[in-house]
Amino acid sequence: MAGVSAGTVDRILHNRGNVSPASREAVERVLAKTGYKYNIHTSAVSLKKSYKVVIAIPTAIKGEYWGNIRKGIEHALEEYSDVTIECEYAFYDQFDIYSCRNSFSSIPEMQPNAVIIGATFISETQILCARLEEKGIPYVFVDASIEGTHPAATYSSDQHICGRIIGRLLNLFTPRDAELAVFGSRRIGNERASNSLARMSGLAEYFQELSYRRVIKESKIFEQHPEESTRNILQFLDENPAVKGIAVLNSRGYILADILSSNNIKDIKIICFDLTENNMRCVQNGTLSAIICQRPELQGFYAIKAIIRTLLYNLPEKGSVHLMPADIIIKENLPMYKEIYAE
Amino acid sequence: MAGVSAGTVDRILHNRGNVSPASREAVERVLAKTGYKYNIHTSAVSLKKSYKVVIAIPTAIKGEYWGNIRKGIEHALEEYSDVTIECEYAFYDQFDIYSCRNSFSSIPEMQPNAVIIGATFISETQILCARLEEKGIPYVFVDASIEGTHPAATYSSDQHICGRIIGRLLNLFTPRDAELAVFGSRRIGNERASNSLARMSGLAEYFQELSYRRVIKESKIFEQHPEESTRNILQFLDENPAVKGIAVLNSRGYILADILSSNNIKDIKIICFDLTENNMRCVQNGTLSAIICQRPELQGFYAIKAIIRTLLYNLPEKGSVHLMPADIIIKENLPMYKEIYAE
DNA sequence: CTGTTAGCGCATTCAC
DNA sequence: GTGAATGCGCTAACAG
Repeated sequence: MAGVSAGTVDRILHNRGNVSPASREAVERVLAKTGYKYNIHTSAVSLKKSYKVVIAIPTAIKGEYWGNIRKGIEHALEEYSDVTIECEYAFYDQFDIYSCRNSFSSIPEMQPNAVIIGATFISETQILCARLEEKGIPYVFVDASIEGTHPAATYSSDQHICGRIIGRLLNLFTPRDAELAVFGSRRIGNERASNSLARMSGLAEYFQELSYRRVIKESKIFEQHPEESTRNILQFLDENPAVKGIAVLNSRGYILADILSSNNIKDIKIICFDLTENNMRCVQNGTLSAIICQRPELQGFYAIKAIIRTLLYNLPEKGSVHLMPADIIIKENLPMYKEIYAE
Repeated sequence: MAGVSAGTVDRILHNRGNVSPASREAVERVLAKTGYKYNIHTSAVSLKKSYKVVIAIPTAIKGEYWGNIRKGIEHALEEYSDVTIECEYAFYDQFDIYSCRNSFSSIPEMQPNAVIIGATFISETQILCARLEEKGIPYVFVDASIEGTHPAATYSSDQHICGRIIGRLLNLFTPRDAELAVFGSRRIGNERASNSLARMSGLAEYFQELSYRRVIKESKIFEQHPEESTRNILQFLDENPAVKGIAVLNSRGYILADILSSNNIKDIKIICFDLTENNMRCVQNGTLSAIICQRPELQGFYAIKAIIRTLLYNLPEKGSVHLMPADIIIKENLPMYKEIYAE
């Protein structure tokens, strides 16, 4: 130690004032020279403070997208178990804006030290964020970011590029003269599915840049009415026999895959999103050609890590957006990802 | 605390005897009931012992496969910097068994607390492992495991399955009637390239299982003599104009890609291994269709983690083999992986 | 503004 | 066989 004593150094590290410029400079010089590295764990031990983190995300169903985000969160809590974090989940129905409004409105009253937000509805999220900022509560986004907010960090994927990926794969997987189709999900009410939109724009962009034309049809899956939906889909395929590749812009590829296989329709390549249990089954049995996965576990894991950093270091994160890689999963590498994600 | 005192508990946790069965049982009961969780970091702080780890791998060139393993190792050392680990690299030329023998022979004398081994030559590795076991020095494999050894853990990829992946992609990327080619590397001397062999067998297996036949030609890249090699390759392509897809079973796909693009040959899809800088460049400019990547960084990272576990917990790892996922990288998702791996 | 003190979970040493 | 004492890096609270 060159100059002053422990307490002072601590004050400087956490810049909580009451330090003379002289000592500050002296200490900072030594810090830089010795390459001082802060130790989160012993710090946590000493603090022995417990933090409350509210996780505001769509209902986390095991084996589905948000369930995997949750898995990552839980994994991180275990890895950093010296930091005492008490998690409280505030789930909402991602298809119901009222459920979201309801859930979000109660969050500031829960007195959290930090919040993880899985945003679906823009304005609801903006309102929540404004309230959190008022109270000085830091928050982190997973899955998507929302404009007009100031998160400590964001962990998401570039949906536009994911759309391009699906475009390229579909193009590679099918002969040039085959037609293609894009399926979204029909939803109740004036739902905006921003992820699907971004994916669609990426896909469209990819095909526009090709030197040749591809015929691309559009249709929808209507989950709420399976029988009707199945009839529509079969009719669609009947009317478009040249369609040999289908992009499903959400995690519902397995629905299409199951319909095709139970109607003995082969030779149509289907690609969709998210490593859910149903999709894994279909990749395994060959009815789904590929899945694009955006590492939900890693997003959850990193979100907790970022929160620990903001809560322990006083310095706030720079609010940067961290993009997850989009993994391409086919039958052969599926078991490897399964294992990793199960860990 | 139910019954005894701190010192005794410690003796039990690290089972170093001098404990009465009575106290042992009492403590163990409490441990189980309270779900006691050992804290590596505070333990490390208290120990304040420094460990020496020797890393015995092929020369780690920045931006290439072993360079990325090294990056993962360094990343882990930073993440776990409360454990004082002093690393010493013992590089060898993976194409030269004498260099390996030479390097390996000096390792036991370096008095390491643990060793990370990137194995290429079977018998040399077996000899080294036997010596380490004699001295009770734990070791961890990255990239590949070697039979007849007893590593604390192994982090590698399933090369056979990687071969199948390349098979499927090539099959998907090219029309059925197109011919395919497989390229290995010609090497000096009686080199065995076990990775290439396993990949080849996986690829062959994949095509055998298809319901239709694919014509698959074989050839080699001869790195040591680029001009001759280029001539051979061009001649090969000239003689086999129906070849529309090429699998390169190692990281040298860029060599082929560069030859093709500088000779204005298009419409041939090339797939190879490893996210090296040259390969990334070719994927970016479209001359390489896909890369299979086996997360060398993660292997290095996990290897250090495993070593920390073995050195701090007294209980040895179970020697299990941890398989890395095989990432499929194309132009669109390349930047995402680049960023992740740069971190 | 600054130094001192006590204590977090853990491990070793040394009496008893 | 066991407990008490000491110290690791860190922080908060308090005394000056």
